[in-house]
Amino acid sequence: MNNLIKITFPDGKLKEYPANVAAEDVLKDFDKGLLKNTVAMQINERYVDLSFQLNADSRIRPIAIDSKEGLEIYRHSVSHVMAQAVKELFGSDVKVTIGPSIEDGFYYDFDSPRSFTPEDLEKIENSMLEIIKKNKPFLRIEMSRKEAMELFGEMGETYKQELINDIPEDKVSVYKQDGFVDLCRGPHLPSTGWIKAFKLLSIAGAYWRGSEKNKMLQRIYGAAFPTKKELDDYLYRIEEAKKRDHRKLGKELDLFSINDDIGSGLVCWHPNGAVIRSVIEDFWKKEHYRHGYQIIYTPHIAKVDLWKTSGHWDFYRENLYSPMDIEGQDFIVKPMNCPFHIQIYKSQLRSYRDLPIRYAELGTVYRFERSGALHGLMRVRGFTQDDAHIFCRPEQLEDEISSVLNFTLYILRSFGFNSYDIYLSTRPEKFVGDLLNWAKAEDALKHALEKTGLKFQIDPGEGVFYGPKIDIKIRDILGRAWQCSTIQVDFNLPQRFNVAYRGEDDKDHQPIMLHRALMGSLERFFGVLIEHYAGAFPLWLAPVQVIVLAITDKNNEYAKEVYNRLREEGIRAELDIRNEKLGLKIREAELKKIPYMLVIGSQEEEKKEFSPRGRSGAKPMPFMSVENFIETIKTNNKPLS
RNA sequence: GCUGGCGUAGCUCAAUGGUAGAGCAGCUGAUUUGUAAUCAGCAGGUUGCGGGUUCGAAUCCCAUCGCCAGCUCCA
Repeated sequence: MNNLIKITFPDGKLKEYPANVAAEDVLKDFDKGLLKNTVAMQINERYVDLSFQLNADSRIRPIAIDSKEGLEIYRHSVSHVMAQAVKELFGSDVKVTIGPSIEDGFYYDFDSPRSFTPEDLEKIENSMLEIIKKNKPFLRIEMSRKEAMELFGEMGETYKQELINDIPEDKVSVYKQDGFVDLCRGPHLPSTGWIKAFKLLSIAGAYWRGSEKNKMLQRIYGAAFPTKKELDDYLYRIEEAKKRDHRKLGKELDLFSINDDIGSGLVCWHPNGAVIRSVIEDFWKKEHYRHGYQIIYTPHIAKVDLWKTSGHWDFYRENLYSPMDIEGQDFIVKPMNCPFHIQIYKSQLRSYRDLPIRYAELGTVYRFERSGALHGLMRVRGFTQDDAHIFCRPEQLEDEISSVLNFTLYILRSFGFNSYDIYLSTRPEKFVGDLLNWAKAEDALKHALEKTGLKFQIDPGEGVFYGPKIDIKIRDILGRAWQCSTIQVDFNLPQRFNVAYRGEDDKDHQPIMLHRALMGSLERFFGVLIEHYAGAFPLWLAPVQVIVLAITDKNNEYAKEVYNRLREEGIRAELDIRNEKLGLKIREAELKKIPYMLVIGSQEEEKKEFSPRGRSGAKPMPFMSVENFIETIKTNNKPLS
């Protein structure tokens, strides 16, 4: 290490210190007033990093602690403090690896012979609080790779040595606080005292460098915010979010189940869930006919050879269920619908005049997912895709993509989804098809996205080997993003199945094929819907739309009359004439999240009018007749866009 | 699949080596009720499944299945 280090202060003053300077000595020369609400920025020279670090032109750029950049620095600094606490508590046989900031917090991965326990988290937290109390500065020290190698070698930090190996520059930076040294690019907070609110949340396994071929490390997750209030708000949000978990609500509202005796990842839709599904399917069918699709049905199993032709047998064998022998021939349950749609296309000679051809199917597919990947309705082994394949001529591609995209957004909005993450994935390293077509297809996808005016990200190289795609992800209540809609261009299958159309020139040409799913899988979409509405579905989706509650059995007859009238009009009504108190009936209807309750007592029976009670939170409605109420329901009983 | 945690009545949860218990739901009866829980009684369990240790196991150990969190994967 060098003998002298330079520290630059926010006001531009530069001061030299011995390399082993005590933190307190630096702090004495340091005007804290200047640092209020600001944190450090990247440095590229040999300076110790306090609150500010210099950029190339040696000018200071203040960053607010609550900005995105500031929060990253803040959370990353908390992770260093945690690493220090863990090293101090659990000794030198714990090796540190990496500890980045993440949304709402941070994590740090350790290689430790002993498994951390929830009790350890408490100990670590307490230890961190002490480090924070000491308010030690984070010091940036730059050194050569060789020096760093030696330094971390002495400490036995082999993972850090591995990281240093991968750094191309000659110089590396390390950060030091309170005797704890870590290889780090920075930047960091001025000192540990800046940390005001954090909480360690959980311990989980994570592979070194994200590869399952590597050793599994122990990851500690934590949340960190600049103020205690923000942290408390966050923890409260998490608790509230858990209440709308679709697995919990699915049981409470009797929507679906996944049963051990049937098998993991296989969903049974109970009557309440099935109502919602059938409303969705009816809507889906109607809209597809309206948008120029033809609806088809295809089998659930097919000969293995079909999947050999399609390439799935070779590429995705691990995700396919084992073949079954039928009269000496191997069949498998279908993982996709595409080959069937292609066979229907190929059942006739197609003219360029026939294109585009759009086949849609609610196709149930089965894919083997590793047990650890399963998650309620979000990740299952058997699911129904709202699938469609569009065969078109190259010059039709852009229009088709554009209309599919608009169709997708229309459908999502109908269900009340107005914010999602959109990705455009482009050509990967390994691909089929020619470069020109890829470029055209990528452009077509991009233009379609630009026309919508929505924000999207480009994921370079993340396309599938057979073509570029647009993915739309919806976030669940705990912030996990789930891919629902997808629009994919496919250059592979038309070639493998020798799909063609007869052109104007009387020669065969290969059509471009588009795969698309608007909701993705009905199961996943349902899961996201449950969480989105916390089980309080909009009227058009609610399993039970109206419940008629009789106050005493004197009112039963009239209540039945009202109920029958509603059923006649196709309204999903229920009747509660149990010998129970009104309060109980209302409570139970509320728990079932039924949109409307009609309380029928002598008063209502006499006037033939009632005041419908909405779900909690809804404003009370004026007195009205049955016919007026039916009218109101019918007006509101429709998709949201 | 991997790391860790968990598995007790239909549901939510008690019981930490010494006779498995509560609330809700269910059933029976009483109650005729006005906007989020009427009262009483009854019934409900080879403690996920299989081994082992022990005089004795829900509890400790092994194996297995499942669930949860994260990682990996997700055409």
